[in-house]
Amino acid sequence: MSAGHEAAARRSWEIMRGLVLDHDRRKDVSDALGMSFLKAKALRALTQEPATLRVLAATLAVDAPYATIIVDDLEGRGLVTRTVHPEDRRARLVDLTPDGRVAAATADRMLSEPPAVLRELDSGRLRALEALLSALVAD
Amino acid sequence: MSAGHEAAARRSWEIMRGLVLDHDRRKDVSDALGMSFLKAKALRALTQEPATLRVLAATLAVDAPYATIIVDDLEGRGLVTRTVHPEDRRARLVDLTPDGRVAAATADRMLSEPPAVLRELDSGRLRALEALLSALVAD
DNA sequence: TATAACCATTGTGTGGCTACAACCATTCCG
DNA sequence: CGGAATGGTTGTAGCCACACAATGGTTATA
Repeated sequence: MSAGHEAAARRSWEIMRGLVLDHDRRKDVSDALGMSFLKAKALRALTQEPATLRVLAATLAVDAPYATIIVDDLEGRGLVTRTVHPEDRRARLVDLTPDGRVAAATADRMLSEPPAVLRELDSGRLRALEALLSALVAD
Repeated sequence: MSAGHEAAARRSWEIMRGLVLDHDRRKDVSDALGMSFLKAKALRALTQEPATLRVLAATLAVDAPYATIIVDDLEGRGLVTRTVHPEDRRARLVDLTPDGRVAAATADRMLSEPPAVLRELDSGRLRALEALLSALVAD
């Protein structure tokens, strides 16, 4: 690997990192939903299917007590339901309420909104960029 | 702007965001330096030139009391000096010590390290990616 | 059946960060 | 010159996230 290759990788990384961190919407999501980003993340984690507290804790990379606190809060806001798991009375099943689903969608929408510079890039370049990035993560 | 264009922008953003957030070294920097990322960020902010506490607070986007706490800690670790500003006795000038400069360089090195997928991209694609990203931020 | 493991809950403690109040010394400006 | 503004410091309060301990009920297993 040549020095030029290394420099290009670093430069590319620097730009990407700068873009993403300068356009970090996590605080906006927190403000919009009125909750910590982790709680918003919990809602988003539940959009596909309900989860037990243990699974949710693992998904959020938090310990069980904290998962309980998070779900306590979300339940209190009417965004999730917490029921006894049908197959294991020790477990709880956490599922989104309709309001919770709306909140999760809001967060998703905000997080998926690309910065203007991307949207303003000309079509040829954007397509090329998308292809290169897709190849990058396909490996 | 066509639907395809919007989708390409979103997809590109999603990939970039995923890459950067999955390769987030901030915790590693904190662990390596034994301090919060904000403190490491303060050190890095001082590499170009000394700053007053007010400027440092603005750079870090924290309020004055918290900037004081940050600098207190860094000073206590021997990583910065805090002197009365030569032109305004109300102000303090915060500068890196040699140790502080080493710590800042460590953080910079860690943060600038691109992920393997970037380094492993073939030269042609990497060069193209770098050019597209550079054009993106040149606008 | 007894023991171990699992799941969730309750509780304590800590560091990081944010917001804000109050104060003192210094500088600016009318 | 006096009042206002500025820069930094000290202090309080609260939320967030993380770590860990302990508990009780349930399930699995030897």
